[in-house]
Amino acid sequence: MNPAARKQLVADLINSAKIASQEDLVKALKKKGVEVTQTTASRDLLEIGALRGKDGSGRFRYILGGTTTSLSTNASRSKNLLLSVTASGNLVVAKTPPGGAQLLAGQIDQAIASREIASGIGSIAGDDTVIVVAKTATGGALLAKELTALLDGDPVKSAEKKTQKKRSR
Amino acid sequence: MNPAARKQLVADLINSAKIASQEDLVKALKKKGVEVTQTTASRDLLEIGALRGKDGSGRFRYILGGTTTSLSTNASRSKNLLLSVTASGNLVVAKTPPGGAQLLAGQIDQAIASREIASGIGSIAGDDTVIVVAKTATGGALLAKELTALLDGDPVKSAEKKTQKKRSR
DNA sequence: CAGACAATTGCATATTTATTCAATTTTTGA
DNA sequence: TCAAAAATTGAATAAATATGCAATTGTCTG
Repeated sequence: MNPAARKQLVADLINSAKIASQEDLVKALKKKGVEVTQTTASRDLLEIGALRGKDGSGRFRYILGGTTTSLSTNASRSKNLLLSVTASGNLVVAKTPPGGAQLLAGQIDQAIASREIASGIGSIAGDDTVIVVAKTATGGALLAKELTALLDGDPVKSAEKKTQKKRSR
Repeated sequence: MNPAARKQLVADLINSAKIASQEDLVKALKKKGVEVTQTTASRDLLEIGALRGKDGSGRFRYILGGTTTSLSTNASRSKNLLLSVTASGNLVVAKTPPGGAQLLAGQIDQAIASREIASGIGSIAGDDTVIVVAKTATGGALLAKELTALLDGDPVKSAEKKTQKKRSR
């Protein structure tokens, strides 16, 4: 059985059966004819976004969050603070390594204040994502160019045709 | 500090700060002047119904399945990590239970990176609100559909209407 | 007040989960 | 097709979390 199908099965098992531990999951999978170790069970659970906690009866349960995504793992990551820049309409989405967004947003805001970046009006940061707002309704693309030119030599990625890097932890 | 107040503080810390482990929590509590061991941290987390999993950035996070008052079935609540999806222009606003936005945003970012969601370019999270940016200036509605398609049959209201207010904490 | 009982907590440790490493298989690109 | 790169996996182990137990403190009752 291939990994994607197995993960789907893991998701189904979590939703239907009472899976309290990874050993439970290994056994449940075995009943379905799928033999893996706890190692793989752990990875599958993390990769489908499973959560663990106690239910109302005080027993441990795995549950699924809102989405079930298949994902790939590790890839080399830029050491740069600015991983990618993508424009859409009046917005630019800039990605950073985890935890880098606040720092990047500060730099962007400073550049806006000093008019080094002329087509932006402000930014807001999450954890690894910064959204920058352009002056005009269609100013995202220009703003993306300004940002890229200022912050690094990395190529701007257009929203229509981007090559996004996978993230690792 | 009495146990009930401490648990409330734990819940607040989980929602506001980045608590990846119980040791993190112990340190965060210490900064607030509350000294406990990992043992108590573990018990507090279980008793307020906290869930642990990886967010899209691959980092561990504790989140609350719902309000912190009692121990009910966390499972049913966490299925509803994505409460609603609404589009406007090139944006989608997704709502989650309090404290769930970071986790959902991570999962959305994973789905974008893996091309499972094709029309989005990034997301940013507050506490119970995620804003997702679409590729095109009018792509919000399509993106909303893609996002809801990832839900397992949950009823979702996607109303592209006139004005909407944005809010995050 | 004394004693019984419940609640709370930490230590030590059991249990469970995640990660490192190496081996192997699969995929990719020339 | 072949070599190189990436993905997948398990064994061993590290890391993190949960729990049994005893100590302590607080509460109640007579």
